Amino acid sequence: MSGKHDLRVANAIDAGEGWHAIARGKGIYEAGQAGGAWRVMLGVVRLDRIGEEGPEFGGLALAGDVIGAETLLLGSYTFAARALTPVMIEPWGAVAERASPEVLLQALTTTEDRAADTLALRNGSPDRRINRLLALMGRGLAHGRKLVRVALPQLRDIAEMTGLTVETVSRTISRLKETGELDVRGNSRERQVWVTVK
Amino acid sequence: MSGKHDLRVANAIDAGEGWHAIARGKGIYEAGQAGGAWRVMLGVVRLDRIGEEGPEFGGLALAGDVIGAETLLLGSYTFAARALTPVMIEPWGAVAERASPEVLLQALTTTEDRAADTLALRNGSPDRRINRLLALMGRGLAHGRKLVRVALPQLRDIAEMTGLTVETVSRTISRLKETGELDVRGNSRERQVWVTVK
DNA sequence: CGGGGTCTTGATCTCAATCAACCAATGTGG
DNA sequence: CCACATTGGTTGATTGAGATCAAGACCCCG
Repeated sequence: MSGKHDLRVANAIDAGEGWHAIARGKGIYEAGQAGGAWRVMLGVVRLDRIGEEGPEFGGLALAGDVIGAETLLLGSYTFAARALTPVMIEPWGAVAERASPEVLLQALTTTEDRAADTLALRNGSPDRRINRLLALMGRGLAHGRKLVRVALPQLRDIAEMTGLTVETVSRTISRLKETGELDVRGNSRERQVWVTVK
Repeated sequence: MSGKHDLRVANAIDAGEGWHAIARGKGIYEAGQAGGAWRVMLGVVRLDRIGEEGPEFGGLALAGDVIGAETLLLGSYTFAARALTPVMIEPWGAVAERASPEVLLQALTTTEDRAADTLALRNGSPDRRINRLLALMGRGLAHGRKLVRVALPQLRDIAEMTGLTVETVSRTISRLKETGELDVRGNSRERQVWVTVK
């Protein structure tokens, strides 16, 4: 089934039915590349735009969000996409009915909302920023309301999203871990955090 | 003509043909309010979302951008909108043809792009942030490429958008003015800056 | 007039950036 | 399989840029 799609997606592992799994830290597509739109089914995707001095953080996409919609208009991506956690995506927008006004309006609305969420990650103390990021990532996973295990992104990514340095992020997480505010598990390569979602 | 529209817009001055002029600093609509979508024809609009502790900055809209599109789906606004500079808006999306997939995709694409622009306002030194903000505001006005006169928002607004304090913004602008990097004109109530757009 | 809002400027302080090591885990090549 | 480089994370010491606190100027409006 998946063979029907033009798979320009790097690092993707075909999981049948057109789904693709991308490992934490791997790129999904690059800016300027030709390709189509995707819906994020699981995990968190980081979007980067080419700024004056190299790529700069330009947005986040959570489970349920659509990425690469600009290709339906332009044919190629304006952002680069990377998986911050293990990610699953499926093609989107290929089917004509999906490009209905209602669906597009829905995508537009969640995009605006997500943009505000992302902006809020750069407000307040390091504690607040990191807690908000984790809460946000948790929302993308929680189907019911409860306790969710969130894969911790690389410190470098957390730093760039929150507008802090890696050192500050490291120190903050260490402190939150000590005070019991955060329950971090796993070895340094693959860490997870328990987050309460409301 | 404009009487046909349901005018829930506060502080709006009917300018004929459904256009509305809003003065610098005035609110356009509030979150939760019923209403429709608008296209910004002139000026810069600040969008705010209700956060955990009061309203927080959630995005920017420049000339050409669509605001309040969520109402086409939800019926009411999720953001509040305020004019940072003198603004003109016209109703959008009421006409069925305007909700075509192409137009919605266009709106979606520019929204994502604008979100990245807004995010970038919180990167780098105060100088860089303020210069980027002014450049961004200039882009919304420049039809050809040239020198553009931009109305300076209130310091409080600049501060909240860039993630700085009013004092830092005041000092930074004063310094840029001294070094000749910025040409600020007008009295304190209504100041303008000359910005080069590329 | 008085009062509230915006802007400006000064003095001080604090917290995150910076600079610098170091460690652990992983990967690489002979 | 071992030496070595690389990458990601941690921790410490120091510093400085921007936050904070405070006061005054200015303007507009009632």
